[in-house]
Amino acid sequence: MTHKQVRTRFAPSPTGPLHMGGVRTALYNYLFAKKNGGDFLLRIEDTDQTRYVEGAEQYIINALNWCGITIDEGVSVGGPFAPYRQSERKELGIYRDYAEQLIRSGNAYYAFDTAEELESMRKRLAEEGNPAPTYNFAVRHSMSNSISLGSEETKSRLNAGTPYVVRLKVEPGQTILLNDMIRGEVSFNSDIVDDKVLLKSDGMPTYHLAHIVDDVLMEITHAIRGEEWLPSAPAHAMIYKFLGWEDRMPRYAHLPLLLKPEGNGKLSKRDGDRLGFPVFPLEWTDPSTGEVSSGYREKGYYPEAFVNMLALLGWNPGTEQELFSMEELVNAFTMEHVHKSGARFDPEKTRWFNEQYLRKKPTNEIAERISKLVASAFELADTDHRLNSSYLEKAVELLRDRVQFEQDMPIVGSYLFKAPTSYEEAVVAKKWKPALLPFFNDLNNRLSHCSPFLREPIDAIIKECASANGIKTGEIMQLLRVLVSGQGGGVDLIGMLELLGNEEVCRRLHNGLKAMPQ
RNA sequence: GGCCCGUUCGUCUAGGGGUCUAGGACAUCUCCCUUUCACGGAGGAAACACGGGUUCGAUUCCCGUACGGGCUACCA
Repeated sequence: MTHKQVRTRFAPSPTGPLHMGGVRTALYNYLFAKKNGGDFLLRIEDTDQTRYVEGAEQYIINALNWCGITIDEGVSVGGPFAPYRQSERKELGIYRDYAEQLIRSGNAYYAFDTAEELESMRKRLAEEGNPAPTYNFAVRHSMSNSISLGSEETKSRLNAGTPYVVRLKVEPGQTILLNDMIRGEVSFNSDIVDDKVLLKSDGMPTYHLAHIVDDVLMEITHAIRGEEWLPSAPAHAMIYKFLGWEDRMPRYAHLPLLLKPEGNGKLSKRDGDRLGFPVFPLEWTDPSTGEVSSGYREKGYYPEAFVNMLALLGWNPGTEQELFSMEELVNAFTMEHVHKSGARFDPEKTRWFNEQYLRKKPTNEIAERISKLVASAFELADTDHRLNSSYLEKAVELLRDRVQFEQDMPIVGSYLFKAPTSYEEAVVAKKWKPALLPFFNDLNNRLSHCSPFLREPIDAIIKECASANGIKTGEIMQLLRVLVSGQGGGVDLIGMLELLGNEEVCRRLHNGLKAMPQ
């Protein structure tokens, strides 16, 4: 018995930037495919021309790229089943062929109803107390379609060029069973399935027809999508059956949704930055309004951290491991461990993930990346010694456990690159006494002669100087810090002095002492 | 409203008839380390929605209720 090669697809609609829920769907598709030695495809479902957004498709590709989700086949890379863009496939007449096949077999029909007629039908039904006014078996006979009109009238309308749609003909009274990979068996009564539009009046297929045709033609084996599709799944099962494709139907998996951190509802694109965190992987500028939505990348998140966080939102490895590389995710991923219920997104934990990855990053890489940031933030010349890799690397070592993002380093450790211009008042008020001036002058003098200017000798000098002046180190350590850095807290004090070097330390000490109240 | 799906600490989750005195992580609190702030370490508080079954025994299985979510378009 030969197993079919596993093939999954991510099939977004280019109606704007991909939000993190979409990224997670792509990720799970990717992980599942890779775990099973299969392929991951990208198909663009651009069948709604009215919602097409310029740049959205490229954004999707860029986002997947940034996340390290590699596309084996599809838009941007091509493949044997091209084209992978539904608008282009429509030009080939692919969908119309199948819609017509369904009409011939009596499982679909032409409908000529106008938008106004549909609206008044729903209104009428609602007034009659119908809990779910839909176009279905109960109303199709009173609407304008090939069933109510008969073949003659239908033909003449078609010939006259009357706009029409093709609708699925759903027979009532049937039970449709679905075997979902995550939810197990789910059952529906066909009475509640409406006569869905399959082909729109502009000739484009709807999602319902298009995804099925393409999944079969592209030999997709597993359709992993969001839970919002579950209610239309019975209609999809019927289409497979009517097209004679029951044995080619992929297995479906309906993923739980990502919920807002607080309040109600699923996380949506509209949430944007309103909630204080990005919902998009990459920054996005709306082409029509110019409105900018922030992205995880621009906020300084590592893609590994973002992906790791997303993977664990709705899935777990069954072990207590939390940090996963993409490769480890692939190995550990199973659909059995995907949760059924929605997962509330937690921005705080996302930051924690980033922190974990920051800890593991090689120092020289970080130093290289923050170099430009430092240069511009402190207006340093290219030749400035503080931009030397050895200086930057030491700064990174001092700062790395204190920040969650690389770009916070120059902010949190500004005093490593710039002499203070003010001195934390609370500390000065509490600890400074003019009587300490002789001690600090002595210390400054001793430090100026300290060579090599390294941790041990610096430490020794401070202690010697304190005892020579009859002062306890506890009285002066924090003052020393404030005098040199301006702040009452910060990186390891001796490490900071060592990095700054004795010239700089002595200069800062000198200026600091002048600024102290007499 | 109707249909479908779901419900373990505040959050993400482990566990799925007895091993549960319900485990981990984030957040939170306390202490230690650190003459600072973090990091780190130790510890604490914190959950099986409720009601009925089934069973010798239910957090685990079934039913109902409540609550949450999704869908209810010529959008995906």
